[in-house]
Amino acid sequence: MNQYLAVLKNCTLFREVNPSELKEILNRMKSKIVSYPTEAIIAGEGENCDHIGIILAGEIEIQKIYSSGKTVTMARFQAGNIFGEAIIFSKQHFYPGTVVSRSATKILFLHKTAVIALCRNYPPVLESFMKLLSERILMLNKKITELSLGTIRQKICFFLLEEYKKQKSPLIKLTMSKETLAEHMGIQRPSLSRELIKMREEGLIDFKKKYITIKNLKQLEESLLE
Amino acid sequence: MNQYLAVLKNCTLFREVNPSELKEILNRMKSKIVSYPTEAIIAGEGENCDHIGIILAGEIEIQKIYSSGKTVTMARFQAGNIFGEAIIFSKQHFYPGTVVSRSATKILFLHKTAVIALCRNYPPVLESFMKLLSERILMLNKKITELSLGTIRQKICFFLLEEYKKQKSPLIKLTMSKETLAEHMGIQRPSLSRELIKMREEGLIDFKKKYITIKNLKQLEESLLE
DNA sequence: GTATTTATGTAACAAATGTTACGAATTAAA
DNA sequence: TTTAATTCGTAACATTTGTTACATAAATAC
Repeated sequence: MNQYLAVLKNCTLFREVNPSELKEILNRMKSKIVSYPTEAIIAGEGENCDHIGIILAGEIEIQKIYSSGKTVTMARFQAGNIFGEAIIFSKQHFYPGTVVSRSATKILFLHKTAVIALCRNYPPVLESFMKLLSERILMLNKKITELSLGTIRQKICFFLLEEYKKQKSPLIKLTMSKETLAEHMGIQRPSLSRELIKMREEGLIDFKKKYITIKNLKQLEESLLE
Repeated sequence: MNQYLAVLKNCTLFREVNPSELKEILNRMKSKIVSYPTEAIIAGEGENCDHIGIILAGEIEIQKIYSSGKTVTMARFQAGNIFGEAIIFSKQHFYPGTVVSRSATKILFLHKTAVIALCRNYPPVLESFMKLLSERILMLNKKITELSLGTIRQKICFFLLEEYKKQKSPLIKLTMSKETLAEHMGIQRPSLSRELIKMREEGLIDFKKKYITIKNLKQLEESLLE
């Protein structure tokens, strides 16, 4: 077990734990380490999930496999990553996809009861676990906000207002090409260009080279909320 | 404090706690109860959040207030609900919006440290807290999946495939009007009609009254993944 | 059964966005 | 400075979805 100290030390769950305490934890906690060859099925979609997995070596994916044969990768994890942490405490705790090893893999499995014991006995672990889940929620909230933007104009307004807050100025400096910006917004570059020009013609913004100037902040907000 | 026993008993955090234990918890935990009149600002956007709030009475909203004066309600909470639970453990723990009372309100505030102590001493509370966060993550994941569907056809395919799984039959019985279904999908009813007819003409489905028959499951999946 | 109300299909048109192609402008390299 | 490469604006056309209006079908009420 000590051979994985370095990986576990970097695992988000144990990051706030001091080295001697980590050793103690490793000695006390009830876990099992399983090795998988490449392309092994670690767990099937719909199977009960009552352990978290910490990847000690290798790489895995959670895949959605359709009856048509198509496979979509939902998530990918490597050494030091945890999977299953949001599932074990949920009401219906089943895997949302098939867990597959992409290379020779070693996984440390911790049963839910062991996780609970760990959290109770080691407050840094409890906090880290809560933080892991909380940061995930905040990240998902952000993504939903972005995905909820309907029109190209709304996406541009959202972007500009966020940058205005970040850069603390109506003069926004772009750190990427318009093509890349369009990609991040999930739209086509010529469409982005078209809408930017329209907004300039309407007097909301001006732009030149790597800069966009906000000329009508209020109208940007109103367009965002439409 | 005992006067709020009924509300707290129904609070998701204490639902798995037995009555005598709940009394003990209430006596031991360090908390403060604050009363607010209607339309009072409980916390401002960007303010530090290091307490969770449990609503004992009344109703609050988290609002996004724009400089243009417009207000968007992000979330609403009533007696028994908890707010801030995903924030206190996050890296940057500030309120994402302004917390406002919509009526005369009493809130029980629990500092992060008290929450940690509670979780350590009462495993049912720990589990409930984890479950709260976990269920939220699963719900947000689901919402992202739905919001990621681009075209009307993809939305229909997704819906039909989910119902196929639920109803275990290619004969899908609709439990709502097509107008309501369109609303849930975030599209217009005539547009839904149009696409359903197109899909029928292409041989993917058939429909009559309250039933849709899946005729080409494989093609539905392929359309979903485009 | 009849009358009324609601749901649905459908057509026509409008609006928004994607796609393709190419020239102009800008940036990078020699 | 010149040349090459990349980025961007723009036009034309295609596709998708929204919107409006109205007729028909289905469901509900009496």
